[in-house]
Amino acid sequence: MSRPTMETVAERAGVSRALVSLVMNNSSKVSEAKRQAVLHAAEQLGYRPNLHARNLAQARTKTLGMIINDIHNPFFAEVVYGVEAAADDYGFDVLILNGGRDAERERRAVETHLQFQVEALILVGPKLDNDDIVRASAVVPTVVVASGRDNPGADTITTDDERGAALAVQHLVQLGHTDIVHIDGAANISSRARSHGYEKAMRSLGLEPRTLRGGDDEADAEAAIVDLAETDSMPTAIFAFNDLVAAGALSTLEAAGLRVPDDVSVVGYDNTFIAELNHMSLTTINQPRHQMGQLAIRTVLERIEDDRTEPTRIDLAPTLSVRRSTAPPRKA
Amino acid sequence: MSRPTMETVAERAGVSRALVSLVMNNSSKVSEAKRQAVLHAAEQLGYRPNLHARNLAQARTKTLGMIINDIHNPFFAEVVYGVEAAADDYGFDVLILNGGRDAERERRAVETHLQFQVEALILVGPKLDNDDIVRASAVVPTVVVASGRDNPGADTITTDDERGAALAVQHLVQLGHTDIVHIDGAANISSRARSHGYEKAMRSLGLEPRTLRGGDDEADAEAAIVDLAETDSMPTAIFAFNDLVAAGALSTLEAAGLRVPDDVSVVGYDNTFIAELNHMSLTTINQPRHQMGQLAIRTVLERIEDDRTEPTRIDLAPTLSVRRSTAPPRKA
DNA sequence: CAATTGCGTTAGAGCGCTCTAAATCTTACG
DNA sequence: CGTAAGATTTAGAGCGCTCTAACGCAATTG
Repeated sequence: MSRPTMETVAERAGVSRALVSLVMNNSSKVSEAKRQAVLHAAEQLGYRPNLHARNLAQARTKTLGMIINDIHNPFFAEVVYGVEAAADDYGFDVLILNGGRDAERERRAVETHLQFQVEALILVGPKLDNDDIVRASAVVPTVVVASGRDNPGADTITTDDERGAALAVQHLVQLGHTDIVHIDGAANISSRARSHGYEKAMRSLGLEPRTLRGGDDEADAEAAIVDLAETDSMPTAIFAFNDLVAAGALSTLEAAGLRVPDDVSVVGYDNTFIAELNHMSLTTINQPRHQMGQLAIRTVLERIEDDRTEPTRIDLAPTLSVRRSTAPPRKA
Repeated sequence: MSRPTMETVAERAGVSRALVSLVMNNSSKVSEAKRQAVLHAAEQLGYRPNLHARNLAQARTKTLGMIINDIHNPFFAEVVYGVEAAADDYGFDVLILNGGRDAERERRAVETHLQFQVEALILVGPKLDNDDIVRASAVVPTVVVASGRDNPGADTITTDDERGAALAVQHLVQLGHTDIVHIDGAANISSRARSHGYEKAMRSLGLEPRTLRGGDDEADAEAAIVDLAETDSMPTAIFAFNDLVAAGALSTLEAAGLRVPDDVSVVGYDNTFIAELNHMSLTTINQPRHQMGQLAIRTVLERIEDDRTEPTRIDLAPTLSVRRSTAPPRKA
């Protein structure tokens, strides 16, 4: 009752095991007659090549290992699609392991991938610290996508957060806003670059930046907004660390009796699913996620197939997606 | 420059290959001295067992293959977490492949998993038709999760959609509503059961059901709502096929100058992330996704380890999550 | 017609690991 | 001190596949 092997197929087709192997790898030097015979026998037996045996024999797997920070997060899903599309093109399988927002789990996932002899590692938004990443990339080509942080020792595909923040500020200023508050991402990895970009952009336009502590969560926006309301220092526009914080801002503002965008404009970051919802309709900063995924594959394949050795560092430009949460300020 | 093998470690530690194998599988019959020697040698060499070789030799992989309908959809993510938690408990690795909402891709994913000799297949919301599923389950134990459809030939873990719809109706009726419209899921798999549950519940409470054609998308709600507004037959409550349709209803209602829940109450389905957003705060029907994932693993392990052969069919009870999109109807 | 060429096919070793059976080493006991 | 019983360790076959080198045979050539 165990599965048929090449041997079984060979017997059935009346040929040697080697010939079956050739057919399975559709080699050109097999007579049409035998090819058909083999194919037919395989079909009948429900034969399926054993990848483990093949990988062992070939000493390569044509498989890439991807670890995603968190399957929950739709931001990463888009990257996955980019990775898969590109990997398909090059005939690689992509095995996905879920990091679960936990460095320890990610570490085990790396280990699992390595034991599976993946030819490269694609880390999407890893929680891993740099040492772990360096260690992994010593074993197998590794690329870090969307980490928002510099990862010396591995190739990286990032997006320019500073520039993204500047886009948000410019958009608001063009609409006529001058009083723009930023709710930051607290300890979040990308927070620093975004805050910095915001502050730089404000100053370069002659405006005074005001940054409040936020987080990465709806609730984190609330405290900040309540504070603004109570101190009677509500700005005409708010630039949030990400879409979720922006969503939190939206509901807290409304609860405080303020209308968006009539009283206050709100800009998010990441262009997630949330921003797209009609009811939210958030103006936000978009990262080219699909492209990031594709570039990750290219980067890693350059190492595998073309033996590139110098590190790659790709930093893409974000773009602005204007929706209904921003408008000119009310004439005072 | 190729990776160290057991042979290498054995030499370094001055023992036989077999002994290294024993240590790697932490067998109890190895002297402490040798164990340390081997571990030390392995550490120094950066040895990592080759899973392919092991799987080949053992003729088993301790690996499960999971295929997710669509990584984008957060509904499935929760199932994944359930699956992973349970698989961890039993010492199985779970390999994830993305179906990408495409039956053909899913078919290839099944093939890949089978070639990897996974010991079971977990299909989460598969697009595959029943024939394909039967074919797969002839090769390896297969469980279908959240398909919303009967899958003879494979084990299934589902949620009782009819009951879920009834919960929604009962909730609205308890609030005092009598004019409740359902926007259905059109060709969607679970649509029939939900509509049916809605209609049955309405009738059993002496109310007249009114079902409009919807879909699975924000935009799909719009036409239905616009129609209600134009024919001046706006109900006091709407039960939508899923949260996304409910979200569409929310924005279209507001655009029409109606307030939720003051003028119209709205109930969604699935308790996705969307429903939780403060700004949405959708009353919705919850499916025990995490539990579904766990049960999937149990089900499949019963086949692997306990040689169960009779099909399992688990149908779980959904629950109601009340939020701010529902309230008593305005007194007319 | 013998020798050469080349295509199609095959034998057999080897990939890194596990596992069974057997070898070796200790320890205990009479 | 000899030997049986345990405790450790090891040799070697085998998992299913690929790959190199070699083989058989028909077609080609001088």
